[in-house]
Amino acid sequence: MGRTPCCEKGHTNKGAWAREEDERLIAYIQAHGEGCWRSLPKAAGLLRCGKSCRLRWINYLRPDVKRGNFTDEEDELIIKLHSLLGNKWSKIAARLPGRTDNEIKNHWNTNIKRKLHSKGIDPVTHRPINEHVSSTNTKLTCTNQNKPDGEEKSPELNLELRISLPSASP
DNA sequence: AAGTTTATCAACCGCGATACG
DNA sequence: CCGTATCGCGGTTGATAAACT
Repeated sequence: MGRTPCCEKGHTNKGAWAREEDERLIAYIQAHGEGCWRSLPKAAGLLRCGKSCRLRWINYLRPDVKRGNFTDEEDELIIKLHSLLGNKWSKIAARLPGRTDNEIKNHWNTNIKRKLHSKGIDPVTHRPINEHVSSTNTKLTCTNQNKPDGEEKSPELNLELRISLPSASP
């Protein structure tokens, strides 16, 4: 028997957060800091499971979360990083200050995917949808997508990865 | 003006990795 | 060392707003 259960079944709210719940969560974290999501809801007087509190805080309530439209630069960076990392949203989010993985994921699925499609690019492989289009292009992107750890990319992308992934061996 | 479709955002669910007893 | 709780992530769904017919 390791630990106590994550959330008491039957006592938790679900669905959209009420303003009062938000305020309680913010107040609690401001007073005690993040961490120990399991015990947080009880301590903060919330009828939510810790998982839900964590998500709400990270995606919405955190003071440094930037809301609003993505800039073209951000779009491009997301596309680049996605071509290197795949659906590693948390890694991508780490390179975009103020953006959350959930937000980026949503943005990708709603906007960027379509944008790439309209350019004739497969958003999964980052290769032209029409396979006969250009064999030279496919060569490059092809190597990229098979090696998510960032070897043999264009120098520009390599640079970005080096900067972004210093924690590879802590 | 009403009904229908599409787009967007917030939240949940399940799983794998990790930490703890 | 093993079993289980917890955390964090990624995929998916649901609710609502906006656009269209």
